[in-house]
Amino acid sequence: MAETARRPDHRYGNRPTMKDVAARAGVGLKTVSRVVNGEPGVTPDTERRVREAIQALGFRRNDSARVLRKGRTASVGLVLEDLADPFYGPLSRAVEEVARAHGALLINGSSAEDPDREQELALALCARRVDGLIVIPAGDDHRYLEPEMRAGVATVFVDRPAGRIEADTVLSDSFGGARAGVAHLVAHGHRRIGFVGDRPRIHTAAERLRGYRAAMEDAGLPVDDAWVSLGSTEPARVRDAVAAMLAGPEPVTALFAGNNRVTVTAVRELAGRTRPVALVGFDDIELADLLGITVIAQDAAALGRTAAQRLFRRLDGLHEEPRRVELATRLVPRGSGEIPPA
Amino acid sequence: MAETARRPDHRYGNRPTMKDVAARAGVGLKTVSRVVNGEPGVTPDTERRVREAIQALGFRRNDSARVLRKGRTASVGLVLEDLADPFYGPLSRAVEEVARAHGALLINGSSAEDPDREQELALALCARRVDGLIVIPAGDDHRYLEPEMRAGVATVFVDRPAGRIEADTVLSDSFGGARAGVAHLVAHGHRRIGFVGDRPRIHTAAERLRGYRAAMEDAGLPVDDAWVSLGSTEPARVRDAVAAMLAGPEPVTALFAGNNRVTVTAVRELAGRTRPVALVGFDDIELADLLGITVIAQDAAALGRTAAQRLFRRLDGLHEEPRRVELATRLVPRGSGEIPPA
DNA sequence: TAGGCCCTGGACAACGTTGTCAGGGGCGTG
DNA sequence: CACGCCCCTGACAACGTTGTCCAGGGCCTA
Repeated sequence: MAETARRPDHRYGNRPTMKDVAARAGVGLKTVSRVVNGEPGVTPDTERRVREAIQALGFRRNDSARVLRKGRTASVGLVLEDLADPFYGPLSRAVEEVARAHGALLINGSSAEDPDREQELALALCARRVDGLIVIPAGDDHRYLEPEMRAGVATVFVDRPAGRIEADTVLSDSFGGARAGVAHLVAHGHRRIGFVGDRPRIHTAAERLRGYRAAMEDAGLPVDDAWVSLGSTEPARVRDAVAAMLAGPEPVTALFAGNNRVTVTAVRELAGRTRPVALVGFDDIELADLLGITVIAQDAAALGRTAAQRLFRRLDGLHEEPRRVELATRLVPRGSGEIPPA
Repeated sequence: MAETARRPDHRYGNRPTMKDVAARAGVGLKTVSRVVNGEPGVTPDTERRVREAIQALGFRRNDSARVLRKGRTASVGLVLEDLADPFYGPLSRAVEEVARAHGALLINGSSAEDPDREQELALALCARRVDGLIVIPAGDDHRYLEPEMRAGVATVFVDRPAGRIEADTVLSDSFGGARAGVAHLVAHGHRRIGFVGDRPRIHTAAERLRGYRAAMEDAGLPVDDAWVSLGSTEPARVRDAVAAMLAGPEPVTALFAGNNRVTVTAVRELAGRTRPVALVGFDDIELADLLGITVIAQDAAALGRTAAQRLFRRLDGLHEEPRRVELATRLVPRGSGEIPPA
């Protein structure tokens, strides 16, 4: 039979389309489009008929199709390390608020600190044709984004710089913060200060280590290799590292912790000891005030906000050299950093 | 001139399309599609030519267009309250992991506890044609989702039940948790126990209050209206509430805090006092172990994981009555809940 | 050697929307 | 009364992809 009705091959569970609405309202397709988009040039009476049909059918515009036609998706992507980390929640939220103010949705993904996964995610977002991309790098080579950026995907890197590529970047002053934190310990009389940090291929970790070394050098203090421990932030590893620095005949009298996770574990480890050990941690932590933990605080929300604002300025057509912004950190003394050497 | 070339009206910053790739490789459009999608029926030699062209042009498939054709977007939406809240970060991350295992992306949105914003977000996600939707309700009427659900959008509610609509729901046992927490205080000798909670229109807040009352009644204890305070979780309000309960001739000797934010503020307020007051809080908190805060812990990640698994089972075609799952809570004694009455 | 089958490749329509353009009707003005 | 203008309205193409279907060529078999 020649007339087997040509049935569409999928249909979203049979959602009504503008065509259906048009048929029901007895108007043209384009008129429905006009009503839905609030475009002028529709009689109040026609508009009412269309709205009734929309109601009756439960029609909702398919933004996927719209995107295809318009070329902008009104969405931005955010690739971060781990949404469950209390540092990234506020950052993501800040990005979301800026996006919302610009009428855009946010798609985020966690790289779990895996460069391959970062790339996979970022490219998947590009395939979705996000208008812009904010990336907290896990890897150190971002040339894979070059074609995307050339094709017009605005891209901003946050928290850590991009690798082998020029792009807008928003950072915290890790070097300066760590230097100030260690100097604070020095000022309170410490001469043997330990540093427990994350893997040094992570830019912030390397910078903080550099800040530590700079502060020690500023004070004319030597740095014993045994005082420096870099590696994963696994609690077990950090505990071992702390324990090692506190053992032996010449133990450290103070610790600088390279990020929030290290700080938490270090506090737990120190809590079990009798001899007081001074501690300054990078990143603020909830309840740190009650525990009296001195920290170098960075403003995660400000990082996200700044990056997002930059992104949307690019999307609004800003055309200038990529810029690198460093946000200041803040020393918050709360007791643990003011303990004198034992 | 009749021949002014018809220029496309937008172009994504001029991204190459399959057509461009086909032209460059000297093959047909569909052949490119086959290569990109790993479909069979392409000679190795042809495939190589296509891949070279893709490389040379920096082509990346436009998933927006793909979605339009295929009907599935491979993305799910999550509407939560506030991504910056340490409770929701892990929940969102757990959803993301399940989605990733199913090859889907996650689009997040924060409702800021505003029902209108919740609706706006959820419907925007539907317009993007997410395959499924996970909602942590801010409002108490979700009939607006009925057309969407009928149209095939799988929907699961988490943490709080849906309002005026039947749908899959995953909850923590707020009632039982609060009841157990208050019973714990009673077991340690307390008879005057205060309850500081969130606004009662929030389902979990109401349930926890109910649990509190049940535990008091179980123990045959009266509840003075002055011991119950419900309202925003603003620190100022919570501090005032706590202060009020501790003032007067017959102050409470123990407090039950209705959620993580209340707990944090209560701990801060109690820290400034000399007379010890027992405290049990709902939700676990980072570092609560060090501060010795006894809590009723709920597993945010398990909530998210369970909900997401349910969602994808629906997407895989599961067809059965909506189900309501309640996850158990866990009492974690750490000291503050075991303080005897002063 | 003819017939049939498989393998490769391409033309075409369709997904649901928006931009362009042209037509028709009403109304004001000369 | 006629002309022209403006306001509504709808037909049509296009966005970039995938599903369907058909054509051509090579190879195997009878």
